[in-house]
Amino acid sequence: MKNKLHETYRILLNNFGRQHWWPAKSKKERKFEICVGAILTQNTSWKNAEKAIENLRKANALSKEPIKNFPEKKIASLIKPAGYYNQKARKLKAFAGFLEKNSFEKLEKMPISKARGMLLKVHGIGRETADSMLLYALNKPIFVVDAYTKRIFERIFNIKFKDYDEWQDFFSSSLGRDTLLFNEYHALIVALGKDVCRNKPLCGKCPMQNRCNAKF
DNA sequence: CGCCAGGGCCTCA
DNA sequence: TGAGGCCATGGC
Repeated sequence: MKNKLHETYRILLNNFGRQHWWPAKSKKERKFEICVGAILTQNTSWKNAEKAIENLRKANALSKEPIKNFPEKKIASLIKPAGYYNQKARKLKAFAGFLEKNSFEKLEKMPISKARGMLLKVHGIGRETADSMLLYALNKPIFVVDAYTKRIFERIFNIKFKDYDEWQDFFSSSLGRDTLLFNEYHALIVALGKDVCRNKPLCGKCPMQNRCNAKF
């Protein structure tokens, strides 16, 4: 399976090109933005999350202190384009509060599993969001599993796992611990999932159509 | 117009 | 532990 996963990556990269999501190195302010983005894009298109981020930026609210100090209603109104804005306002506040006692520097020095466990205790941070933060903000080699990942690999290889952690083990046991690879692979999976391997798939334009086990 | 986005929480068996 | 309801705007 190791070779197949690497081959799939190579095909997706050739077909879609580099996605330049979040860069490997970034400053503290940038890390915060990445984490905010990870929360705002929950079950939401990145375009809508981006609008919410720009609203926060224009209001000088895209950093820890204002997120912590502004009224929750105010945050909610700024992030309206991202949807679920009341819930997400609360989540952003919870994350800003978490950072009061836990700096990015501290998190980066911890073992991954410990940092992950701490993030998972924060309201609004589930496994995918925690892993996105670990991978894209803290540059930890952890594979992000989302709805696209499950759908795509269920179809291509006709495999299925019960829960999130089993999906993650499937990838990391085959691919090792390569932060840059995981960064780009997940972005490519999203590109394939949203434009081609949709709920109603467009198999005719899929770069994996020769190797895919799904029949439609 | 209906479908669905780069999920997670809560409740209830 | 798993299924199901809920949250909500905007692009297509």
